[in-house]
Amino acid sequence: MVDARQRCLDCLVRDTALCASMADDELVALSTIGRRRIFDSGQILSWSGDANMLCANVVSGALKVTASTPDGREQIVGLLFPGDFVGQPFAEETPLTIGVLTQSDLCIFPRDRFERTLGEHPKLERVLLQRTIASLNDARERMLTLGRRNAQERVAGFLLELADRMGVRDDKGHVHFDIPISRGETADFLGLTIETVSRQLTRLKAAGTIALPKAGRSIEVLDRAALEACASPD
Amino acid sequence: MVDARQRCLDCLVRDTALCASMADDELVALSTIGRRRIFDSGQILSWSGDANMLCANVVSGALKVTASTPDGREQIVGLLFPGDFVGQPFAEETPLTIGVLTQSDLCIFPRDRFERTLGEHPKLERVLLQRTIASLNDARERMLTLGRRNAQERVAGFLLELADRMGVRDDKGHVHFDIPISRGETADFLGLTIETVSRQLTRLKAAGTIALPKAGRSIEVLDRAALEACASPD
DNA sequence: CGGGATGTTGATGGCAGTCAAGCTCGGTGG
DNA sequence: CCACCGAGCTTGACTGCCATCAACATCCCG
Repeated sequence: MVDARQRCLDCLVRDTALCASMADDELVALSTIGRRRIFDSGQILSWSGDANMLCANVVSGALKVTASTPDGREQIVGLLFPGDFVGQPFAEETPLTIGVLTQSDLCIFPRDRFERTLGEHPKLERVLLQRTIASLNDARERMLTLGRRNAQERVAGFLLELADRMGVRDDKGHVHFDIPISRGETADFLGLTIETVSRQLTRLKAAGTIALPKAGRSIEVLDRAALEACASPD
Repeated sequence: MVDARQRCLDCLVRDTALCASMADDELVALSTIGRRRIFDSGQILSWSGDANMLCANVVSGALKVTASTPDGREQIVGLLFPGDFVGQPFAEETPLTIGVLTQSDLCIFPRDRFERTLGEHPKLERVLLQRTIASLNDARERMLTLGRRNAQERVAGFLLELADRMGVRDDKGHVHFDIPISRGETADFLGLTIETVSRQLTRLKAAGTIALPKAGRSIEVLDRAALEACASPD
């Protein structure tokens, strides 16, 4: 038990996951029900419609939450990174499919026990509520993109988000980053096709707005102002 | 004070709004901070970016939550009906615009006092969390529509939702209802244009799937199976 | 090196947006 | 009572964006 608690204190996401809402001595409540487990890229954590058994914190890696039509069209409705919460408390079925994008380390809680812990720790429930509200705002912002923005705006906006979230500045002041998902996944995220995403990227490259150093996923932002103009032409 | 509590007990949405989570004798907490107010069609409750002062329950009427681009394109990201909760606890700014579709009666709480009440009534906070999760699921389902479905599927799916939510069956077994929003609002909801929505409706009418009794907003579903086939062609 | 996965580029077509005209209906006032 | 008006809706003609289909390039691992 002491070991479990210590493992939590040393956890990579101790201060960014839901656990951040709990004092060191409260952590026992979560640490005793949490189990760490590694999932490989490509695995499906749970299918839409499955019995809903698990909740979890992402410790490392990346996951996607997808909705899809019966005939196989797919829309990525959320991406999950370290510190994010996975799962649906209070639902008997998982409404969405959760897939693993890159090998991920999850801290898993059985749903029923997680719900009980939620009831016993108001601060935990409060933080979950705030995160859920944030996810809702995020989803609604993306509804605007999916319903009303054209391909250029979608791709440019996507690059700006990534630049802000995970970009690093080089010695010339240019921001560099890697797109963390494949072209196909990017297309599913933006509601476009692979080809359209690709064309928009080469278009931005041709305009001198970005560079694609290693071809593929790495991006260098050469002219942020131009990129912003593409993302929301006033 | 007693009057306020009695007013709550008599409230139209006593059993459907957040208040349903509270016992009669707890209601005082909300009834003392709630103020009823009527808003007229077309009014804007709060603009995106405004200081976020209010939370409320919808007692009657209908509201829309919209996101929009700087150049004026608009996407309706949520519709609110009696019993629904309006507003964003814990945010200093309202991220979205809330507009009044038809004259509405709201039970308004100052945000700070509502948040305090939330902390003092775990059951209330629990229900708000569950509703927020439901809204998130709803938003994600609509992201699939906006990103991946064509005009026919969007319109047919929209009609099916309305039929289930507010349709009444006539003596011939056909479901009737009125579309509660204008063509323009329907278009903003579905991520289409007015013309496209109109064309899809006449198309469904020509196919004998629906009838448009009074021209305009009233709908009669003649062939539900056909409508379902349009909504998700397998 | 070879082969499969991933990404790019090109040619073409269709769906939905745009622009414009006409229709319907309720309301208003002469 | 009817003519008029305007908002909301429909219909038509046309355009353009993005999806589709197909070929090719590139990367990555054995």
